[in-house]
This record gives sequence, structure tokens and C-alpha cells, in this order.
Amino acid sequence: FKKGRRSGANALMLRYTPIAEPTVMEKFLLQGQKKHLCTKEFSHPIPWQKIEAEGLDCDYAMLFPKGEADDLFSQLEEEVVYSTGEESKVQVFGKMYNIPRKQAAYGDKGLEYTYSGVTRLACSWTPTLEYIRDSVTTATGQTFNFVLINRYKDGQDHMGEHRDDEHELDPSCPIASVSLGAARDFVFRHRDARGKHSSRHIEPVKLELAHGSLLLMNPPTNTFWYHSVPVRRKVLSSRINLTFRRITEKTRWSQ
DNA sequence: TATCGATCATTCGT
DNA sequence: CACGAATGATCGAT
Repeated sequence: FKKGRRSGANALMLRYTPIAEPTVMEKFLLQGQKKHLCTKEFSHPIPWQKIEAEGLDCDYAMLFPKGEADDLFSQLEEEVVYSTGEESKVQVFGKMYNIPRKQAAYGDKGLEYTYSGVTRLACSWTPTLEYIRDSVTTATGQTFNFVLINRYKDGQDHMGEHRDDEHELDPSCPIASVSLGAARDFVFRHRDARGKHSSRHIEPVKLELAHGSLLLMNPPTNTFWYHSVPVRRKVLSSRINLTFRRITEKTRWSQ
């Protein structure tokens, strides 16, 4: 790992870029430094939790205290416009289905993204989304040009196992997942440990994503591990999840 | 990355 | 506590 430049907003903020497998000592130093990152100037440090497995590298922290998370949740409930009609359907094994949740996509002006084979323009950032995006940037040192929003109205809404589309994403950029509202289970499964007779036995990694939390999925996590938000019948209230990404620039303004 | 039916697991009720 | 039933979670086929 390479220590990066300081940020003007926060002298304690460090950037890090994975350039090789870190040594044990480097991992230790990195964790210590990340614990001093702040959500805003002169704020308290965030305690980070490291989640690691073979080819999996995540960082988990509470980004927003409950009161602020409550406010952000209700603001997003007012502001966010979700896809409807054809845009909220998906084709799997030849059949069309309504996706079992609501989705929206926001990003830099003119940014295009592809979902289930169709390319569309992202909506432009709202002030609330910019605030959350900038909070994630301050906490992580990573910048993002796009956010995919998924709204799960209750425990019946879910998302099946998948990896995020790699060729449209910058593979060196972590994916930052912010959760607001009802806590939901989140399950990682290694690609070699799925299916009828999988080549290896690797235990799934299961997390609960809390109200106001941030989960950073660092490379190469998305290469080796599928993730899902399974059905949980006992969950009765809604959750909004925002996954901030960096989409490759070549798709911009492509008429 | 969707649904469905089969199967496995957990909780419930007596 | 034991045991079967009911409910819920997971898996494989499509």
C-alpha cells in the first residue's frame, strides 16, 4: 500500500492505493490510520471493522449517527425518483419479471450506465445525495461519479446473488454501500463455493447492515465473491441502500 | 440476478 | 423435554 497525499479538509485523512499485497505490519498501520478518519472536520473518529476472507476485503463502519441517518432517510423518501414501468423490469431465463425492489440511478451530468443490457442516462445529483456522497469521500478518500439506489420496502423485497458488472466499473475503485432504514442481512459467497458440485468449500460471509452504516467493498472482493440481500420475512419496514461507484469515463457523452 | 418447487433448518405447540 | 407440525431459509433447475 502506498500512503497518499493529505487532504486540505482534514490533515489526518490519508489515501491508500492497493499496489501489492500489504505486509502484516502495513495492514496494522493502515487500520490504525483509518481509525482516525473523520466524517467531517473536527468530528470524532470512525471505528472501522475489517472483514477479510480469501479474496475478500471489506471495511465496515457507522457513518451517520442515528438522528442524522433518520433525517437522511426521510429526505431520500421525499426526493428520490425510482424507475417505473419497463425500466423496473428485468429478463431472466427468457421471462420478464418486476424486480423485487425499487431502483434509481444518479450521477455526474451526462453519465450513462447500463443495467440489464439497456443503457440510460443517470439523473443528476440531489443535495442530499451530494451530502452523502461527500461524507463517504471524506471517510474513505475515494471519489465517486455514480450511485445506484435500491429501496427494499420490507423483508420480502430482496436482491439475488450477483457480482457487480466489472467492465463498466473502474476495477481499482472500491464500491461504497450506505444503508439507511431497516437493517438487512447481506451475504457474500465465494464464486468457487457455489452450485451443485463446487470445486471448494468456503463458508459464506454474512453481515447485518445497520441504519447509517457504510460498507466498503475493496478490490478484489467483487471479482471472487457474489453478494445478495436475502428475503427476511420478519423485517417489516423499508431500507434504502446507496452503492457509490466510479464508472469508467469512456461511456460519457457517447451520444 | 428472477421465480419456483424441493429440501433443509428452525421455531412452535402440545 | 420430546416429538411432530408449521414456518422460514437455502438450493437447484429454468
